[in-house]
Amino acid sequence: MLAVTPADKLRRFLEASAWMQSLTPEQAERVQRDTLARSFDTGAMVCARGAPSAHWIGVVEGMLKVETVTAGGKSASFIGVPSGAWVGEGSVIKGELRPYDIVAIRDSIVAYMPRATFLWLMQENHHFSRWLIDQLNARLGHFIAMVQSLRLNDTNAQVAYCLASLFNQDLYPGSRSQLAISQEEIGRLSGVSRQIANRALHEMQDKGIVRIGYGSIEVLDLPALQAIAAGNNE
DNA sequence: ACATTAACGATGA
DNA sequence: TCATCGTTAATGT
Repeated sequence: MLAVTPADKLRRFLEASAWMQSLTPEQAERVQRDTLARSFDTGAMVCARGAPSAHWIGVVEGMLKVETVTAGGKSASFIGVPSGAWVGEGSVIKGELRPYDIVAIRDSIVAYMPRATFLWLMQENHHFSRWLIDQLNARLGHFIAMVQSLRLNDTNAQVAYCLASLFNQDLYPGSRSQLAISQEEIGRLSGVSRQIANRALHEMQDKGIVRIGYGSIEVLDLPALQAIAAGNNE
């Protein structure tokens, strides 16, 4: 049996991306030709704040997060990006320097589509443009809901929202019910300590909403998770 | 009150 | 062996 090479994984990842379906054969071929893949170990910097936004970033395998680190060494995580998802299109469109760090939180394979290819697609294919609008719209909804969760002043809601968003089918179609992510990272992404994330996860497990694994979490009842995240709990 | 950091041992891969 | 987990204690706001 032949080993699955990173190039195979990249090709399959691209083929599975929803917007690829509406490309012409020529456009699809250029995307396959221009897009490159790189591997990263857990904790590695995928692209650093302040760098030119030269590529659109896809998560072929593993998981990334978007964060900033202050001069004092404190970090704030903003969003987790599971496999199958794309990220960073906003900065590519604006042509700005990267406003945030993107870091691998599991061993990951990352796809890089050159900015020129991305802008060409955006200009040439209105299905692609429409997909981008939907993507940006979904992210906007995500962050508004995140603010709502923060305003509730309920750490269980924050953890529930963080988890629910990672399993959000609008944002990340094709994601599974089980995700390889440590409680440490769930805490960081939720904006709470690992201990509080641990407690929240166990409370949800007791209610049959999630199943806790070693370095992983499985969602059994997504609607219940969303209810807690929205404060429609108790 | 309730969250955070620090610390510890236990345990899974 | 190392990452991850479960828990407790001290500290901070």
